[in-house]
Amino acid sequence: MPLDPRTKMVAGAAQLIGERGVGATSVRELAKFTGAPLGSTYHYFPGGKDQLVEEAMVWVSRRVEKVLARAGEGGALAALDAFIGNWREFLIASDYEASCPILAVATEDTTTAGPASEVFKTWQGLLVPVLTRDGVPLERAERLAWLIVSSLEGAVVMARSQRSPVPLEAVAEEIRGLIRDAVKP
Amino acid sequence: MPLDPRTKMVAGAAQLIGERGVGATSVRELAKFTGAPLGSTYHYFPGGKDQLVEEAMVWVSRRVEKVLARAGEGGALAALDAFIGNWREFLIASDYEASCPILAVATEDTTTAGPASEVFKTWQGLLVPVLTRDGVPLERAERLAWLIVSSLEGAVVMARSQRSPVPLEAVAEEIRGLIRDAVKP
DNA sequence: GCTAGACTATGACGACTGTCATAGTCAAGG
DNA sequence: CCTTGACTATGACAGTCGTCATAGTCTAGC
Repeated sequence: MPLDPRTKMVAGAAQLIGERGVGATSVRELAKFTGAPLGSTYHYFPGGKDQLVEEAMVWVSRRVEKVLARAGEGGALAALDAFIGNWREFLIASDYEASCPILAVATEDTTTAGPASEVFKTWQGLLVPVLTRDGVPLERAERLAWLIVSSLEGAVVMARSQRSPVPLEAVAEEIRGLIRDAVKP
Repeated sequence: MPLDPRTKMVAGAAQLIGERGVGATSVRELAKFTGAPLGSTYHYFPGGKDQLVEEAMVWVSRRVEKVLARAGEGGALAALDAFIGNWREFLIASDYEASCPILAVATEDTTTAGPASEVFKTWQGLLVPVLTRDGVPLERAERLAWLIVSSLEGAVVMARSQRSPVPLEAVAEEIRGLIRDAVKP
């Protein structure tokens, strides 16, 4: 299904931000990239670039939340694998040229850094009940959830930086083992 | 010891890049920030902004490498604690307003992204022998080293983003346990 | 067919960017 | 004293940025 021009711009913003960061993503380039006229930008997004960035983050976050919620029903390991798979596909699809747009926003000090921080907290918060439901004590679940989000966000940067799946797969395997041990006994 | 103006600019660049990213760090601001005249920038750094960014990365990397090399003699857990401590102090010193400058460079798509990737590989490569020396099989050591670098780089972003030590300490504790188990038996 | 509203096209604005040239200051060495 | 070289001060350059105003086009509903 072909996206309407508006969401095409939102998706394009997410992609470009993941590839070059928000500061290096200009609305002119984004317009050209998505085949939309520059003038349309401020028609669709009267809030300007900030609104565009924020919507791009929401767009990415919703995707991940959906993946997490769906796989979470299958238990902690399933949720973890889905989370890992999400980033693996993400990296492959961009040929290791993009990292997480949320992380890009969070790294640069923009007015949209607040929302970025909420996205991370949301992801971590979604993982906690999945872990406790599998028998992990709450306090440990909180920690493990931060570890999962942190290590995978970090691993995506490493993998992109090395232009190789190795760092991501290394992190994936180790985290998988850790969660397995935390869940089983 | 008061730093000479040149290294003051390098250190200042590292700080500003960690706080706002390289794109949002202008040489004018950097000059003002370090009390140096704008004209001096291209006297000290004829390679322009790129050279400045690269030297800032080297400066940060050298520090971490020193910490890692020194603590590495005390074994894997000591090296890990030193690595963690490095980032904890880093966050506290900036009042949770800075994240790793190397990661900032790596996420933006600049001409200096290559060196950034080497820094990460260097850190990972330094951890591997420390782990094997403590009895961890090479293949696993490679993976664990990536996990340590990835998770801590990620945790620094999380902690800064949440403006709280919680994510970093959570990751630190879990990784510590994992390394302990990998080393002992 | 005509009108209202959604969208496009174009071009401008002020502010900022990296970069550099030029002229000035100043301390060390002969 | 006077010259040389390191450093500073100032200001300009071409380009890009986000933003927006204005005018034009197109399409749905009457």
